[in-house]
Amino acid sequence: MATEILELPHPARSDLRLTDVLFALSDPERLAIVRQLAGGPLEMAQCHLSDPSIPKSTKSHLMKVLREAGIIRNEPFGRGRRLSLRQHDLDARFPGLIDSVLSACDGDAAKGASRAGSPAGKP
Amino acid sequence: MATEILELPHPARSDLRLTDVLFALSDPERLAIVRQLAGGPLEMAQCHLSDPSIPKSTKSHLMKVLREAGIIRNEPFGRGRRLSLRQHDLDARFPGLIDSVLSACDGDAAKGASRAGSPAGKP
DNA sequence: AGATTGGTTCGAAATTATTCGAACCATCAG
DNA sequence: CTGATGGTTCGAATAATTTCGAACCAATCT
Repeated sequence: MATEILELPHPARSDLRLTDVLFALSDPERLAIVRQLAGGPLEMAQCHLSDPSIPKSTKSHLMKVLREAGIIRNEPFGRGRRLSLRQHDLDARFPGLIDSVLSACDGDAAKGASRAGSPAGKP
Repeated sequence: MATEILELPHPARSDLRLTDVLFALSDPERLAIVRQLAGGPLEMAQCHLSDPSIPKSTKSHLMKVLREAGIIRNEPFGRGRRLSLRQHDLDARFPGLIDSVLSACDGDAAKGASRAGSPAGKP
């Protein structure tokens, strides 16, 4: 048994590329994932997409792009996987970038502002 | 005569979308343009691409993507055009974002820090 | 006017990204 | 072991971007 190859490849901090990071963040769905992860690690199953009917292969691909850009970490966790933001690596490599992205209000302000969870932002 | 419509459309500050901005910045060539413009407005002819043999239609298209994302302004100037970074608009809409992108050192940082040490990956 | 310089726009071709089903693998519950 | 749950990977279809030449336009010479 010992088929322990379940760890997927993650770029080293020094290999992170600004353009790849920006590209990965430039998709609304991926950005939404990153926002969820900003609150702390999450099991993949608890990380929801905007449209719940999106197939898991697509979800997996979104995570792959984020992982390969070095934005998130994806590690085995029990029966599933745990996702986490690579905040520390990103901050070290691109200071202030993630913070500014996370604190930026998104484009479509056309929805009800029923959001209350502002993390350490400004009042 | 009187065809003075040479002004191209620019999105209003309030229409800027984070994902579009990130996308526009996610291309190395476009990012290099933005870096040049960070030093102040430039005439298009003085704004050089990494490869000087790139045709002008391509250059124009790169500028279009940046302009439509709201990152640069492109206005008639004498016989040519003047490009400028929309710093103020970007700062107002996405505080800190442009600064962090501009101050981030770019891609292949694989040099310099000679310590071939362990990648930031997880043990 | 005509020629020159500087730039946009329009297609079309090539490249790259996204989407999704099917097949596959690992872990946990019975 | 069997089945169920959770996720990755592969391949093919689709969609979006990029690239470039050609046509076109505006302003500046001579």
